[in-house]
Amino acid sequence: MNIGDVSRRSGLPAKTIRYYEEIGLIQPDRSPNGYRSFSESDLHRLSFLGRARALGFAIEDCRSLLALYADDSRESGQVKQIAQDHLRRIDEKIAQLQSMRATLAHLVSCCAGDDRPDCPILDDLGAL
Amino acid sequence: MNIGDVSRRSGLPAKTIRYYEEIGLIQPDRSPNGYRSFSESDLHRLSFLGRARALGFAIEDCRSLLALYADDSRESGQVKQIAQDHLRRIDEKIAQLQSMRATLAHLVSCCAGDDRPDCPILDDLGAL
DNA sequence: CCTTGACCCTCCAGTTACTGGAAGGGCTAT
DNA sequence: ATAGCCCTTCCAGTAACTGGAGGGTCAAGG
Repeated sequence: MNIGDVSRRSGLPAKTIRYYEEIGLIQPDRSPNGYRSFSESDLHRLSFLGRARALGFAIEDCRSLLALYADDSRESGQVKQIAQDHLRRIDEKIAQLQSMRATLAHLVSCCAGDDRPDCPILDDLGAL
Repeated sequence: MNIGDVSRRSGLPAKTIRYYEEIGLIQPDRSPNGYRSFSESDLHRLSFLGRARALGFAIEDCRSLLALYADDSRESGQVKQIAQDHLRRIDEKIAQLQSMRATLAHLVSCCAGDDRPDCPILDDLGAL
């Protein structure tokens, strides 16, 4: 398979696939003409990466997860640990965004949003 | 005031303040010795920036907001527009994170997390 | 007068995970 | 042979800082 094929089948942009090779997440063969030649197993890794990234795992987490995936003697505890850490980071981020959202929504609701200059939003940001 | 003073009073790291100067968000004077010399008004702008950034506004939004803040003939509608756009982006991000969180939490709850290799998390990521 | 320590300066590189684009070669069909 | 798509590498840019090297400044103490 050429890169266009795995791109279509994995849903990942070709650019991203080249990038994943560059950082060592995949090692596709090369055809005599220099084109990357992907196996089904490469495609499988790419799909794995696509799913892990969609769940928000960082690239380095993905690297660890792929290694565990390939390791028959892994302990599921290690996988769960990575996932739980990630879950906690997601929860922190959600909490932070919700706090911003609350403040911002309040300010927006206080602002007339017309052609006059008075603006509680700016008043708040500029408060001493 | 030197940069250390405004850093303490604004809560922003000195590095960040230098960066804000570099991208034109502030223009502090210089003392004869080359040190940045900040006025109360510079400090005020920095506090404004700190608050806007804490609400998640992008730097370019902050630039627009500062300009509107300084403009006596602004229309509050412009400010509200920026804030509402930002609010929408926050909501999108929260929704995305919550969706990730739901999937991830489910997978985590299914994983024994012990010393055996069986792992529903990896099974899901590697599903064909 | 000298030193010490806390400041300050600039410049360069690194972070995250790609993305866009230039310049050029390969393949397939007409 | 030419058109049109595919592939290659390499370089630069994104957002918003952050860390560190290498070096000047200033006030206090000995």
